[in-house]
Amino acid sequence: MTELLLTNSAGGGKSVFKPMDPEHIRMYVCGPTVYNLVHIGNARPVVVFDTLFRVLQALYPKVTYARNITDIDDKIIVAARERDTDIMTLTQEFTDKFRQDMAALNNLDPSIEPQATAHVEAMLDLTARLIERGHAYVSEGHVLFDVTSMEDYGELSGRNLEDMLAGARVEVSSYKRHPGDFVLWKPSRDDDPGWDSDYGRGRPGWHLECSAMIHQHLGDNIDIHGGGRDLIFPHHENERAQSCCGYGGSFVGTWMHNAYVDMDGEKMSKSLGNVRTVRELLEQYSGETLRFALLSAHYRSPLNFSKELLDNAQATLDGFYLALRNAGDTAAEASDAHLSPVFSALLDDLNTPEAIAELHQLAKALNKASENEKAAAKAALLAGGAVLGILSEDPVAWLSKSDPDGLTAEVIDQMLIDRAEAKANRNFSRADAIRDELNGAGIIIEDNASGATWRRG
RNA sequence: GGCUCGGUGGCAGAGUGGUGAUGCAGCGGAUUGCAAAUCCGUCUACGCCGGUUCGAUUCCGACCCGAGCCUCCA
Repeated sequence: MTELLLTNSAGGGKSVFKPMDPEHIRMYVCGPTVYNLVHIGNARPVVVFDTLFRVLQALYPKVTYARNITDIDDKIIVAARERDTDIMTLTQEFTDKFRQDMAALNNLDPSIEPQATAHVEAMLDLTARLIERGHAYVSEGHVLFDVTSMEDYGELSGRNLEDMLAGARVEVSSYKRHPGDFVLWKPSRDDDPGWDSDYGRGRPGWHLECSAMIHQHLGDNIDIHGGGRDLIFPHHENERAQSCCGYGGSFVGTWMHNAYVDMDGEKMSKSLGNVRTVRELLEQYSGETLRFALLSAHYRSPLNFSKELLDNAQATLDGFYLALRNAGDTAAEASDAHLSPVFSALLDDLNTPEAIAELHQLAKALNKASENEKAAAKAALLAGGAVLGILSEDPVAWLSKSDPDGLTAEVIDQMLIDRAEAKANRNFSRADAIRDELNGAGIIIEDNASGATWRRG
């Protein structure tokens, strides 16, 4: 019996995942606000939930995975103004770049990628419902959610209104009845983007789009809702309030939140100015290496980001690809993902470090395999890699990945021919000099029964 | 101030009421003309103090340290 265990951040710890409809799993993950390039911390939830998407697809006949694009937001308005362009041009550019970056990290496309600006009508409909039901009110051109109208407001994030006010960091505004009330709709100035509504020309508050889009595309109740830890409050708390009060229902079965990518023990964030964009990292490391690095810690633990982390990730992947390459042309047999120890590890709340440990065992088994065991061992390693979204490259291509600053393959091959000739003449000092020269250029030489091969180290 | 998480060997990082994580690095060996790759073996660990228990790194309590959220945030 293959059971998937997941940790619900709404409480209850780790428990067996019970789908609302085993024939159709529905998952929603908060995507980016598209006003600049995403950083490696933004990529973590995408990779984590992509991995979960793969596991779910292996377990259930149909999985709908929605990841939104927030393309209307005050940060977008400011960024567009700074660049002297309109928000559509800006958001289109960064939506495209986000998709490219995420594809580079071997993320599958989500089933649907709803955009906020395409759902303004649905958002206004939800706003009207909330007003109708007495959960929201109009004040000075704003529409606000009345937090006191919801019995268990704060349950998701484990806080209550009194505690929140104790911190006294809550924005107090004249138009709010309660300082904890949050905006559903706010007025736009004439030079701001806006949509006409019963409350005047304005734009949606931050949380509204997710509630409205989940309702429209996935229904009132979904199995899994994911995102970064910092979204628990206020974003997901408020989303939950809107959806539960507007549409009824329990909204989300399992809430999942990933921890941050840290820089020197501090969270990576735009405001701290310690971000590393995916795009700049891709200049130095392959997308697969970045993905593997992000999966090297459990998703609920902080991941400390460093050059060492990435170098280790690359070296480990090189090792896996070496095992695959050394297995030669052996055709991999078909392999059932469900039987993979890698898959079993992932069933335990997406334990990717354990899954990677299993991958090491599979690679070792492949290295030790006899000729008639190779096909199965190779298949097992590839199947294990596939569920993690790695090891999909051709091993030879991976190990000889082109390097514009390095020696070309033609030059290297010629040097190896020269070296082989020197070796044949037992001129080892000449042979070693060639190898040293190649080593100096970052090329590692391996001799074996059939001659010499090379890879970039 | 309120509310959450964490602290595991040189490093990264799982897990568990009682023998193994795993990887990198180190050390020893096999193999090699020498290497590389691979294989075999091997050292180093659970923040601090109490409690529960036959037995605690694991459960409970206090303490120390670190991180996060409290209306910008993955």
